[in-house]
Amino acid sequence: MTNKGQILRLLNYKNLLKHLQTLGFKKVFSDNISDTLEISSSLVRKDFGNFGITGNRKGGYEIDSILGKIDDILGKDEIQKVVVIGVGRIGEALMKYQGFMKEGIQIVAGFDIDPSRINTEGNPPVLHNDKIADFIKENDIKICIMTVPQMVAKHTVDLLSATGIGGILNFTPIKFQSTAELTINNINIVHELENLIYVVNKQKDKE
Amino acid sequence: MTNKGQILRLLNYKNLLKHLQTLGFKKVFSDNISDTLEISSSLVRKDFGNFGITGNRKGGYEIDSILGKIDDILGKDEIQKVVVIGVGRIGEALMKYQGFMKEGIQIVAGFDIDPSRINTEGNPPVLHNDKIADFIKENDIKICIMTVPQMVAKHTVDLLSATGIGGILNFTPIKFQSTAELTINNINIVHELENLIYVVNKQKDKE
DNA sequence: TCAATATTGTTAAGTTTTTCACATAAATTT
DNA sequence: AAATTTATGTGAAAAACTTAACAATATTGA
Repeated sequence: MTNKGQILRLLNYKNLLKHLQTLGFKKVFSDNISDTLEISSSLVRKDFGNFGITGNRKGGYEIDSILGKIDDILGKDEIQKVVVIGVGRIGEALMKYQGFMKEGIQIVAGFDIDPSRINTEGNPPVLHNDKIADFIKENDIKICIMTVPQMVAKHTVDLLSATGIGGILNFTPIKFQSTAELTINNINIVHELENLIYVVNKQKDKE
Repeated sequence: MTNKGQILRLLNYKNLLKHLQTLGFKKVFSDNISDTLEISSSLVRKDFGNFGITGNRKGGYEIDSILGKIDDILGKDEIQKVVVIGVGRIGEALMKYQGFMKEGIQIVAGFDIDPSRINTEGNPPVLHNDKIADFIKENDIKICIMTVPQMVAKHTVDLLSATGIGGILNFTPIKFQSTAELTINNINIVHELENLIYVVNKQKDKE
């Protein structure tokens, strides 16, 4: 079974290999990858093995071939359409973030309850919340980013769950559990910052 | 040794306990916590033990007391001053995000190279990049959030490193390694989304 | 007061993840 | 063409993390 760590490592391999590719490299060794990403070379080989990525003994791995395999694993054959629920500052920033496109992710719409934020002619458009269910069904949306205020997070998850959506990337500070039908991954920026503060303060204490 | 997972769990305990506190609860049992957070009760007790949080056999844990201890562990006695490097859409959204304050985190300034974004009278102010080093030293800043474009990420880390800052929360897609002097935690939103897409697609395949 | 009960604290067991170590195989050199 | 070198692929070992189990003990109720 693959776990979250393995997939995130695979994405790191992909980033590194694409970089090496632009530099003109054709081949890579597990040792090169392990040096840059600071993990052991045997973990790189084990990951590759688990994902069915093979190399040549003595010859290393062919970068083009691995990148193709990784895209196969990640299912990058079709563009992934994603919607943003809650177009506050963070939601708007993510809607307009340019980094998704080159990974085959397209933000196709935002939704908000505040009429002043609605802009049906925008690119992507911002529609009213009461269009969420229809839009998700009509456009076969499987993934959304949730950036609503904490107070309405629970209600929003219930609403989304009822639409049959498959995954929510949750930026609210409320931590939600996944179910068999709906995967919810939580990103808590405040916790990430608090964790960093803790580590830095501990480091200072040791000195 | 404490690791990242333990601290993030501690923050989750804190959130839950604060919620229970507002509901009027005085005591909590490890079972209550484990049910809500979907981890085993023995892990809760083990975490508490590791952090020196003790309860009463049969009586459970006193919420007020645990919350005090957690704040001690996290060093919440003084306000943490944080700066934002790179005031694009995401940087600006984080600068104005209201959720940091109640955790004792204050964004005291933003920095950018683009003159049109500079606003020395803002609250918090946005200053020019060439003031970063002086500001960090004069105000004893230990932590920053980095939301610059990918192209200047490496250069920015070098610049920050030279100021003697202790921690960077890095939102650029470049993954940086920590050193003994500088802790860098990486949040890659695109990877988080790609991982979610992978999981949801796999789930669908199984059906 | 004493027995019954419920929950912590902690050790042992179990599980997952990572690393080690080396046999195997391709490439290079002699 | 044989020997040597250098990576992969992988099974075993180690480390890290989580859960189970239960003894110790505080509380409740008879």
